Amino acid sequence: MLAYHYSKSKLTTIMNKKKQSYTDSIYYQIKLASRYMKIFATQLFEEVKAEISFEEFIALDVVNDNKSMCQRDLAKLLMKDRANTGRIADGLKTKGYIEINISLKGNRPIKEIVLTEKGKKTVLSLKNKLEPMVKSMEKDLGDTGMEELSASLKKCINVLKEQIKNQI
Amino acid sequence: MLAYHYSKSKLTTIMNKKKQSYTDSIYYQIKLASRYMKIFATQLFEEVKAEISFEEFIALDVVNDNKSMCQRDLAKLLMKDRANTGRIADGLKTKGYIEINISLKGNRPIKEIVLTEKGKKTVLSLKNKLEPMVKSMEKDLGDTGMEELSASLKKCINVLKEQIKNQI
DNA sequence: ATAATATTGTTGTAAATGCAACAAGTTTAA
DNA sequence: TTAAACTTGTTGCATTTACAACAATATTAT
Repeated sequence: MLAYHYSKSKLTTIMNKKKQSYTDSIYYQIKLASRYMKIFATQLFEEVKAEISFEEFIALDVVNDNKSMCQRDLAKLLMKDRANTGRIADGLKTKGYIEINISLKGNRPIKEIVLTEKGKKTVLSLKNKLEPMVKSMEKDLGDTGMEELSASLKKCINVLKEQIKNQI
Repeated sequence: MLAYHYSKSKLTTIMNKKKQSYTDSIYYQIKLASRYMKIFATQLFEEVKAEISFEEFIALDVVNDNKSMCQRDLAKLLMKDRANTGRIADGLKTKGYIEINISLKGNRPIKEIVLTEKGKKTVLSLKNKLEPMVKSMEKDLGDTGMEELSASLKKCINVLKEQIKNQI
């Protein structure tokens, strides 16, 4: 009888005395999803005998999609530090997927990264290999499901972004 | 006029000739959220001068929540390999947060991990420090939002799990 | 003007991580 | 019973990653 004074969600809160454990948390699920996606892509790249790693592919794709990228901008998008981004760029240059041109951003000299023809071809071809997985996930979640997931993740990201210092 | 023969989603597909780039993808958002959570927790642990790292805390929390864990079981939940899980366990034992008891699982001898009092106290205290972030995320997403996010992530995870080989 | 700060990239180093090989035992299948 | 396969944990090594320090230049503030 007394229960009627409480909303359903408040009741659940009261009853949930046991604190939620890590493996039940959203963080765990996000990390698991992230990990599985990486494992999936890595294994797919092995199967199709891709000449570059998944991480290298991501770098190429980001460069392909953004005009006039310097290493620091790339680092931000790749979520890596400048040191390792530079190393990835060196590797891709050596293998002929990108060119590095000394250019200007404002007045500052930067190393502008540009895809070669080989780089463009490779990124397109590998993107097609990943397509079935993207499609099957879209199919499972539906259009609205994808948008809701994206919106929820954005909220998580924003809550966190405000509270961390993350300079690259 | 011809357009009426197509459903809305089919039309969008036809019109979206430009392939979605990595930084717009769900994978990117998941990875970003995962990264920010880790950075947040790591920085929080530094601020409160926690004696253990975030990864060590997770290990303690998982052990605390599961009865009779061997290293391999722990590895599966931590998403690490056995080698590194063993190393983490060694560190936690040396620092007095866990005890390692030789025990049996079926007939097999295992190293059962058990929290010490110090371990229990530490995990509880750090959990309380993380609580405000959990609450603020729950507040931002709402009860239903949290459940929807969880459900969506589960779908992603299941789609991927079927397609990867991931033995630990 | 000049000092402090910021941007851009590099190098070195330590830590984290994954992988493969190994050892010792158990289970399963032929 | 015996061989093959699996479980559990360890060791060693290569790769990835983060972080700090540095150099060179540009911007900002005093």
